[in-house]
Amino acid sequence: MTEFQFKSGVPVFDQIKAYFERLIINNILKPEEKLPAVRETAKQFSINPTTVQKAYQQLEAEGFVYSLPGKGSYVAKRENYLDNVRKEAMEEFKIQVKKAMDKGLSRDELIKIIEESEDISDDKV
Amino acid sequence: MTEFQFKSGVPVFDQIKAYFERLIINNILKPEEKLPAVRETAKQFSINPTTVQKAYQQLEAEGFVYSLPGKGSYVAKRENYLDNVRKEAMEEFKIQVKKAMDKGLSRDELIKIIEESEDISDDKV
DNA sequence: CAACTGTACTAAGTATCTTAGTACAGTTGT
DNA sequence: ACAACTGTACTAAGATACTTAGTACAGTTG
Repeated sequence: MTEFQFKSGVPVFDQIKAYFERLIINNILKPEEKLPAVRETAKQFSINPTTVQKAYQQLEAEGFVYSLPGKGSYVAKRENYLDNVRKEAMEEFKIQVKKAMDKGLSRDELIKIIEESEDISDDKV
Repeated sequence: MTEFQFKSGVPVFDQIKAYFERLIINNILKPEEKLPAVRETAKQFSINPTTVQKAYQQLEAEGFVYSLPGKGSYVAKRENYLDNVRKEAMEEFKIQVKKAMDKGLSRDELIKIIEESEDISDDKV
């Protein structure tokens, strides 16, 4: 089970958001599939429903899910977010490459790290 | 002139720290060279001396500078920090590669971004 | 109708960052 | 010796963001 770290500096709602984002992007949670209810996710991770609500609302704002009051939150169509995710990930990665090179790493070293990276983990979902 | 963003979410003292780190790592501020006084840096960026003090203390804790009370803060020898910087940058980069791949980018795409990245900027120091 | 759903709102607690001000001891140059 | 600089330490207060808690309402479901 994924655990959330309260002392990491990263807000819990951001961690919740990232958790579902990863499941959705990697098609583990498929389009039209229902997310756990706000109160249920809160119970599952022993956090406050308000915090989960914040995460869900941001997921909706970014096109990953759509929420139907009274029904639930559902995974959106992949077209709704996939392009944007890729675009933002590329921009972010450019920044990270610059940071790494600012710290003295060479292009070849960075490329080597990529080539040696593990495949996307299919750990316990 | 580099500007610091108070609304970026990144603490100002971290930005100050990163600012000097970059100058030191890229040998723009050379070993034994004196850093501006705490109060001077504070004035320069219109922030509080306490904030600068925090940044300087962390720079010292990580081996980038050494401080002599009454004299000033000076850039340390490159052996004191360079290996550690490279090691930490590599660990961080691995995490970023994983993040990018989690968002659907392929190894080839990431490598292409690296190959197309600009050289280390020598902008106004 | 009961139990669920998302949503909205207020209030309080906590943590961190930032500013402000004061103070002390060591150094430097006159 | 003196003034002006240096890093350092400390307290207090304000601002902001995150989190929790509790309540409430409207729509959906069986």
